[in-house]
Amino acid sequence: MARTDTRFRTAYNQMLDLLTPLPVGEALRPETQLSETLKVSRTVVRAALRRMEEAGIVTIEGRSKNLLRAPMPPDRLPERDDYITLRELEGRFLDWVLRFDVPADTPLNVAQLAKQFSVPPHMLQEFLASLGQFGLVERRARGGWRLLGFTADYAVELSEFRSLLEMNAVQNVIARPDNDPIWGKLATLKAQHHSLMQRIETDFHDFSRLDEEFHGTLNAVVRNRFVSDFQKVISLIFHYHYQWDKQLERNRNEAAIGEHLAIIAALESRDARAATAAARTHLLTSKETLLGSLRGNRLV
Amino acid sequence: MARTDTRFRTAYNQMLDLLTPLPVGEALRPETQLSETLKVSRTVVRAALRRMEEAGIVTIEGRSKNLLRAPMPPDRLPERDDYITLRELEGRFLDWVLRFDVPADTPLNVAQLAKQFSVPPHMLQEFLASLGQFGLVERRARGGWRLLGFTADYAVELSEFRSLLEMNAVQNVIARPDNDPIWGKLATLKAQHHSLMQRIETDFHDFSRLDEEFHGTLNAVVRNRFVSDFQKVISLIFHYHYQWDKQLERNRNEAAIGEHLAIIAALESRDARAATAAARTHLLTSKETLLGSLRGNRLV
DNA sequence: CATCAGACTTTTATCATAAAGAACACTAGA
DNA sequence: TCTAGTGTTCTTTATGATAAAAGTCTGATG
Repeated sequence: MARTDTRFRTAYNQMLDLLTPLPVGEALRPETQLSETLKVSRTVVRAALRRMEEAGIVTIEGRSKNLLRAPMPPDRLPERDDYITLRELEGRFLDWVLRFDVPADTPLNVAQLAKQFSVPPHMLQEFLASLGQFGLVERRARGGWRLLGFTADYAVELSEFRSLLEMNAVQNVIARPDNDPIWGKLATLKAQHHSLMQRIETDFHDFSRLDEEFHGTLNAVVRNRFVSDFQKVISLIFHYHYQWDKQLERNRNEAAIGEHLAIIAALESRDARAATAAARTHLLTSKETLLGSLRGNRLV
Repeated sequence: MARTDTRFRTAYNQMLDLLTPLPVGEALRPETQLSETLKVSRTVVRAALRRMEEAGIVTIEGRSKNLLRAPMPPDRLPERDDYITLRELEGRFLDWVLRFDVPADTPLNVAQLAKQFSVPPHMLQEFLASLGQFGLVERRARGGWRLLGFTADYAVELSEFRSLLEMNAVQNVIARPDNDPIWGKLATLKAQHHSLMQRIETDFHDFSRLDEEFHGTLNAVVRNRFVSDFQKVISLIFHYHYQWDKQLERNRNEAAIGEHLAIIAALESRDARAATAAARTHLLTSKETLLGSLRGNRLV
């Protein structure tokens, strides 16, 4: 068949909501305005209006459309469970790959995966194509896809690439003038780290978010779309790993907070050598953590 | 409808070629072996064999297949012009964007572009998805794609990212032991540069390839899939620009050769400071060239 | 004469389906 | 009996047809 009419159904029901507060007999707004508020094309608005006329909810005569009766709950069209978005798919897919430790070189079955993640197959296709650039997945010779897998090699190379980007960011921060907003942000981060350190016994889970913010802030000084694109992937993958390596999480997080504070202190004293050294230490720890969690998971 | 039978037709004709040298009455090789040599599945081989039986070229009885008569030219099935590959599409698309200077924010029409590049629409879709990661293209809110365009900003950020990767590569090379293969490769490159410098008057076009090899060799010492992936994109884009900024090409290439040689010399003397300085100079020149060619093209 | 609806064109997303691939079971011949 | 090859069946992918949605143009109307 063809396109689903999900958009039509959603628009129809939303339009019913728009009509509900109006008194019977009231004139509706023109098609163009309706299409603008509903964020759909006029074609959809027109289709919905005609359907409402059939249902006896509105009268249409030339350019005057009037409410005939108040919309009732049974007038609503059933909306099927909509497909998930690309962002959700991203999360679910990484979750699947990382959590279930899908082995490298697994052939991927587009139709089956599409069902599993409840997306149309072509959407999965598109998603896999976009993953190709991260080297997680590859096109097979005679059609289909192959998962290259999140191997130890991959983790090492990802970590090293991350180091490259982040060492550069640190050097960038050092070179910033004293009135740059970055210094204010770093001060805030420092306070947040100290605060979390105080309540580490209970709130060590909050570190994941703080970690992302810390690295995000550092990398944001490098205004470069390629850097920030990669930063996204990196935080995604590191984030997913943190989720399930729960053992030792408290101690590890406490150590990481210390390392973060060391970097901030070195940056604030404008000591390039100390800052790069501290960053290098922290990134090495991160890499070991990632590798460790990989090995740990493999045993489960 | 469904899949094209291109694969079947190609296999059929290839099989005819295999049969041509055989004497009439000769037994054919088993299906499994044929499918292996033709690089298609057994299903295709079987379909082709049956078609040949219908055409009176072979006899099939159980597991003995024999040549009934020599294949003739009219036996061949017409093969329609096959679609181009993904690599070609990549080239053609970049060519289109860069050469015709398609403005930023242009909505891309998948069906039309697919026709233009003679690929099936879904292949273009997949290609665009893969481009998305490079920030060249973006999905629109209500379906479709938008070209973000190769703007000056983009060029600057790409150049800076390139510098980041390449400065790292240079530092890596310096740290290599004396028996590392990189030194041999650099010596070869040095000789090639000197050789091209001698015949620069006539062969300055050869520089493009040498440039790619030089930067490729440098970056290859960093064994990292993310670095090499990006290297591919970078060289692709720089390469495409070089193609049409023909003015001053000879002089520019001569200067670039000099810069390359300076980098090699500094590397060979293990002088980290000089090497990074030389690399920085060269990358700045490259960036200016890229920006200049952007501006130049915009005026055409 | 600005605004809006009607009609029509273009473009995208989805699906059915033929082609290709893969697996299994069976059979002839060594 | 065992092996290599074939017959058969079931999966899976790539592609064209097509309905839905978006976009565009034109004439009508207050």
